[in-house]
Amino acid sequence: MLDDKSTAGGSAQRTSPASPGPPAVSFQMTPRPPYDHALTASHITFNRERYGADVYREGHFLRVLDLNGRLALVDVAWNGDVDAPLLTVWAYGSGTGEADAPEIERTVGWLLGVEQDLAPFYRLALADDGLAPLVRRFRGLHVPQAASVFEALVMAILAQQVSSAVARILRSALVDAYGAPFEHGGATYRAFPAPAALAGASVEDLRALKLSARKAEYVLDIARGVASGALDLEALHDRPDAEIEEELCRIRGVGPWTAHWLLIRTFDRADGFPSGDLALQRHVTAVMQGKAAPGDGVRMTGDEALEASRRWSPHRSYATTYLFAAARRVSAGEL
DNA sequence: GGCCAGGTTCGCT
DNA sequence: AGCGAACATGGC
Repeated sequence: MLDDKSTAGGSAQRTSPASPGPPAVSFQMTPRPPYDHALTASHITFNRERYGADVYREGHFLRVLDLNGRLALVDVAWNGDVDAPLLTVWAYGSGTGEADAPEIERTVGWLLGVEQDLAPFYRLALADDGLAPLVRRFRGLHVPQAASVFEALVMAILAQQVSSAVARILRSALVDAYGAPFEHGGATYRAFPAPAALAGASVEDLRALKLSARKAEYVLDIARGVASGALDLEALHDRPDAEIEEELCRIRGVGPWTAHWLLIRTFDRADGFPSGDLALQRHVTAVMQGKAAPGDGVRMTGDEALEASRRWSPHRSYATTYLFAAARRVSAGEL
């Protein structure tokens, strides 16, 4: 199993695939600049080599995709140029071929947010005393997107209320226990668990992974709903922000915090702001005071954070992402 | 050992 | 409507 304790490599880049053996498919793609692959991919993995189903190692982002039931491992590397970015994608998997290239390109592009235009946000942020240092430090960070609404919902529920350390343990345990394995180059990668795979589990099974009975019930309800077809989460992509939030909150276990996070990290919406997030409340407080890191527990209320965030509208998803990017570096002792 | 963590639901006034 | 409790676990 891959080591998930070491931190991801920073600037080391390689131009050859990270995995041995001939790929079934290989092609290149050009993100909208500025694009920093190291910042964007390591944001997905929380600055670790592995987080759940995502791997970022030595400049390569690796992920198992589900191509209509067939598993494929994709490996995405970067030319290292923020202003003229070029990504090379290799894909492995039996049954994978050139015909899959368009779908793989679309999915990889979505996961890494390569088409996002950061310019409008940067214009606003550079004129903002609180955000200006962050957009300079993290220039080229795009907002990663979840592979599916289902995956994002399950991951969010596991992170509700608990510390980031606990969330990481729960998320990794779930992927290891229910994600389909993909062997390659002597390592085991895992897809995110399919709804049907989780639907067959019991509350006791998930409690054994250290989920509370409540979290287990929420996850199983959603997995069974999606697996049976009664719950069509992916159809929400076409709806306006307010309707997405409303529909998500009807699901047991989903409240405003979860819905707002999904707008940012799953639906690629520009102006999401999870004002109920305790950590975000601390970071906004710190930024307002001109500090790089939150003080000892000082935090404004959710309503105060929401009011303060209005100056960043309509780009609050980006503001939120950059605040958390900075916060994670601070907690890692890098700033 | 106690308290809090990147919330939400449920049962009370 | 608004408020407090319960939820499971890891880290300080």
